Amino acid sequence: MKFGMIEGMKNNITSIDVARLAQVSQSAVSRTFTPGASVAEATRAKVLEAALRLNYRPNAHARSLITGKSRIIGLVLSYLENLFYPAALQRLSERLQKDGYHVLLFINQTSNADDLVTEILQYHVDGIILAATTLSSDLARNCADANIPVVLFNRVMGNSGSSNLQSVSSVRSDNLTGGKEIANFLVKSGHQRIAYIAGNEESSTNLERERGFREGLSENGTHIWGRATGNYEFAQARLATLELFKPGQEHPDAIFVASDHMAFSVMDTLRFELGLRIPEDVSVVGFDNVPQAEWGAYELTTFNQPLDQMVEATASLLQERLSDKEKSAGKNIVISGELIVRKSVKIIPEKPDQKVLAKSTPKPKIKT
Amino acid sequence: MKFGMIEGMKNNITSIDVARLAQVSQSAVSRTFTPGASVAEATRAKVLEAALRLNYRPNAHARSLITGKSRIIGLVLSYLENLFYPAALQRLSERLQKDGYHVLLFINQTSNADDLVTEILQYHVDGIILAATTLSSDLARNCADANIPVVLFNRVMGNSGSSNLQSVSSVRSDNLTGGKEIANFLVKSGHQRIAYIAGNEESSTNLERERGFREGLSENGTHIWGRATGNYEFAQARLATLELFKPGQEHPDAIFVASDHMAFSVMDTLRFELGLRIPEDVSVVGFDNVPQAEWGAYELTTFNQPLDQMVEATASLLQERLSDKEKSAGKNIVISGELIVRKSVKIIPEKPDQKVLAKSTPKPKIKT
DNA sequence: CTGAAAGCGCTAACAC
DNA sequence: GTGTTAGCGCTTTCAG
Repeated sequence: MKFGMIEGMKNNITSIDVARLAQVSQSAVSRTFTPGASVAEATRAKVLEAALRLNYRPNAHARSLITGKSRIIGLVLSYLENLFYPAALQRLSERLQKDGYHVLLFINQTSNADDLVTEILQYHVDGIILAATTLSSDLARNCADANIPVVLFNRVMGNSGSSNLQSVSSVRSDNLTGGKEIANFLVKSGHQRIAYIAGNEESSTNLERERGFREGLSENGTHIWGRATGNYEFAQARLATLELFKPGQEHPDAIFVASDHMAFSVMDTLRFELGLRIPEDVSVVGFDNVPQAEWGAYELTTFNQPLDQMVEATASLLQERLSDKEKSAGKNIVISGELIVRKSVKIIPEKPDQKVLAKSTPKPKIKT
Repeated sequence: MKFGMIEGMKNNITSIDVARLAQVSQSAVSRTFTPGASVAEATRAKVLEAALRLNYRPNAHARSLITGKSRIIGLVLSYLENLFYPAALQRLSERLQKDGYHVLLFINQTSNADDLVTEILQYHVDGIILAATTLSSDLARNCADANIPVVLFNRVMGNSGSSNLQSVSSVRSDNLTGGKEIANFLVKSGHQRIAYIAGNEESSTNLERERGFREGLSENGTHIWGRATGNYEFAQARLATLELFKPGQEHPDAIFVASDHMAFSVMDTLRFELGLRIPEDVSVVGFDNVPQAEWGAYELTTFNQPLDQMVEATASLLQERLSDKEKSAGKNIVISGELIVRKSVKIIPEKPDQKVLAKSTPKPKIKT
């Protein structure tokens, strides 16, 4: 028990207590705790000492009430099983903390968008990061209507209504180019029957990746040989695989799976249920480059989404919007990623001019 | 743009605006939005309609200022790469949301405990969940000193100082029994050289699991054959494995790894760097039963931590502490788990009385 | 059941 | 550089 404290007593020290002890005005206390305010060094020292003695900390709610800023960012996610999101969450949280913001977390599996908006708005968050791939765009619209800066992380708006979208920005990686490069890589490495396992059909990530993939195949004079939907879920990706590999039929010799998380499920199903070898019998490519993709059990070729850059862009965008309210609205930032070649794709030399193959497979090593 | 709203205008509707439109007093508005307050149905309806028209939502900060309750729970995590934590986070968040609480997230990789306390306390959170295995107990102590209920999730306090620990409770699974059952299982299934790869040496989870493991081996007349530290990290678990399997030496025929997350690294290292088969050459057992443990590539035998029960216990404990402040302090809840047998352990029949083996290996199937 | 008045803890003008 | 004053949006006595 701390010196001078009575057990069980709530520690409700206010700035007025500190002011009294330090023999200064309440404003002096406030100024000491406001970065950039003008206080004499002597006063500041007195206040700080008194504050320390009393174990005082400014009340964030009172502060937010008067300043109109809560220093809280609402972060909305839909699920965390795909490791891409925990990784993003961790980095975002750390990055925002550095700017003096804190994260109020909303995980939106079940509750509907309207309730969510109500809850978020009660806390008068300074901004919102929407990183839920599959969540309706209404949410973003509603928040935008309340004139709170919204950044869509790893997605873009669906069909825009008649809403005020000035305050909605987005950060994503270059899904289109990603899909295209993967198509190119699979064709150039000699594959003939190339399939696609889709994520959530309405999500912008899936739409963009698939479009890029189709365009890439098309540019190479070919097209998607088979297609199934995994809806970004592990269990559904297994079913999609079984659908593409019905017994007694010819099967794909390569699959592009719309996310790494689904790709792991696909690989397990191919190997342990269907008895196929990767990459000898089938090549598999994912998207995201989550940490597991590098693991020895998978060695998954995938398209890297540069998480750090995406997080940095998100934080900067938010910061920008929070300082000068007028400008910089509605920016859409696209970060370019790159193909990471690992062992899950078979390279079948065919023609002499294989540019893509110049990027040799990097030595597979476990992260140290 | 909403009817009647001017673009770019901040939507700062207060209870007084609603009162005016509904032709009632401000108190009536407040009562309408306070569950259990006494309002006539007619008044209530008028208020609700006005609120809807104006798009009004009570300001949580103003409310918290006067009630002394923020309806925010501070949740402290250290890292999210181990899928156990994302899973816990998701469930905790959903469970607390159901009770009307929201989660302010603190991910504490870098910042020190003192800063963290300062930050948490500014928001006057109603309670704190500390789910950071490796974080110093000082943090819990400091929060307890501020008389905020603290629940340790999946850990217990280190050596207790002279502090007020009335308000610290804990929820964990039965690590001791878990370690013991694993020891028993490995011995009974015929293993001779049983090694242990430790998590963070100071963490209570590691301490308890190792103690249970040692006791279990001891009861079977044997002991740990080899030991290395993985510190709950993927990369370090690989190094620990290499240490236990130095070339030209006899190596373990079974390893108990203190967490699933490390176990995956161990399995990859054994298979793809050392060319060993699992379970033919080495058996591996983990702890946690994260979703990946079931995946075809690993089929990891592990001890299940019943996440749902742990989350439920945590939420109840918090709820209890928040209603009657005096009682129910300092409870330590232990949830019992169970061994999940999969394919990563070799069963070597030896003696006739093998009770443990009665639990036959469940048919490995992919989650549907 | 309802309204008037007071005040939660803080910062922002404004004078000095 | 400092103190005084007013008020952020809400809930809560206390009368009626």
